[in-house]
Amino acid sequence: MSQVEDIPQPKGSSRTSVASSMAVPTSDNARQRCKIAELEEKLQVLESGHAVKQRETNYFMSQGRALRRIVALFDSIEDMIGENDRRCDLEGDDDFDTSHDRLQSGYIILNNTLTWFHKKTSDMEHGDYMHMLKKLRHGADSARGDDTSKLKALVPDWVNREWRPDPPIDPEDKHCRGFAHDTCGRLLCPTELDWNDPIVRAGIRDRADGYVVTKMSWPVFLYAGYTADQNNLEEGLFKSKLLVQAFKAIFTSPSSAKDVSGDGDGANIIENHRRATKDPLSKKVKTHVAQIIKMNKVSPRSIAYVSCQLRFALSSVTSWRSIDGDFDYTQFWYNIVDFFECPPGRAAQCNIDRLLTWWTRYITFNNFNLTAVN
DNA sequence: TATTCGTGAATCACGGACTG
DNA sequence: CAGTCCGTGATTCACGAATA
Repeated sequence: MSQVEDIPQPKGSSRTSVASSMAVPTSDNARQRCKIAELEEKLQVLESGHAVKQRETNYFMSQGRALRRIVALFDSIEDMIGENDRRCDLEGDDDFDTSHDRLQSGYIILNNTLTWFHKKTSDMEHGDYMHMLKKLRHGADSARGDDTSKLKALVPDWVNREWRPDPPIDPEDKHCRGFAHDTCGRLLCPTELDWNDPIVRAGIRDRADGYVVTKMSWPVFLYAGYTADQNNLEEGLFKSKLLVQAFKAIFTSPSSAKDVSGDGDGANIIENHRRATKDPLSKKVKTHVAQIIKMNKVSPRSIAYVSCQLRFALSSVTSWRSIDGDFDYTQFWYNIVDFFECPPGRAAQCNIDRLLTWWTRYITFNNFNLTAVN
């Protein structure tokens, strides 16, 4: 079982310390939810029988909903616990590579997200522990499914408004999407290839040598203005309007995604912020996902999650899986997380900070602001 | 060895309950 | 009223066991 007191920090890499994000100011709403959770636990001690089991089941499922979104889209809880246990057992100079660091960072974020996790799991019987993991996983997968189905209908709407493709993308059907559809293909196309070139289009569709689309290249839909500077591939990366719309649709409600009108342009950011904060007619809506899962920071992993969900929505794949043809979503998610968490040097770190600051300014919704964290 | 069958997990779509 | 959560049922898929 994992050790509560000392969560080892990642060693031997430049991965940004996630532990520094542990002390974050909580909203009133978040504090109230914590209090409710505490009271519920006390109730469980006083009561017994099926009702308690039922409530606990719902509690774990509800807690699990945050996991895929902000902890790890593909890594299992068991793997993260295993990595933490491994580090606790090892001493001295041990081998830590990027994938192990990523798992360990995930474990730390897991414990920041589910603050009860350490204590609860160390007291549990094996059967209850397995049951809890199962329910957490169930909650995690159902939230991911909800987000997938949400974007399945929303993304065609955004793309159809922006590009007015002929034929338009069917919000119900995914078979016509992916590289078969000109606009989806253009957005999914790796930046180093020119979708306007018919030879390139044919090559990608036939998966010919030199045109295989893998997780190794950043797709166009991630870039501001949907174009990349081949001499500076980081310019505009993770600043596309579609990405921000998807982020807002998932974390701050589908209606809030309509506010997005810019494309990485500074004036628009300010304009959006001004409108969001000063519009007296803006409706105060129900607590949204970011508040529910106590997410008060835009984190690299949430951006990676949205990037994967967005790519999936643009693709023709109908049910969730980690491989789409030659494209590996798991590695794609890893690449994005590593891009943010393992910047190669100080200059790269500064760029990441700037990028997250940009998200800070962009993701604003009524009286609730998401701030960026590194 | 190939096929069939049963089972459980994963996924999706849908609708009701609930909330602010 | 918009948005989220959650339960339910249908469907698909993978896998192992049984059978021809």
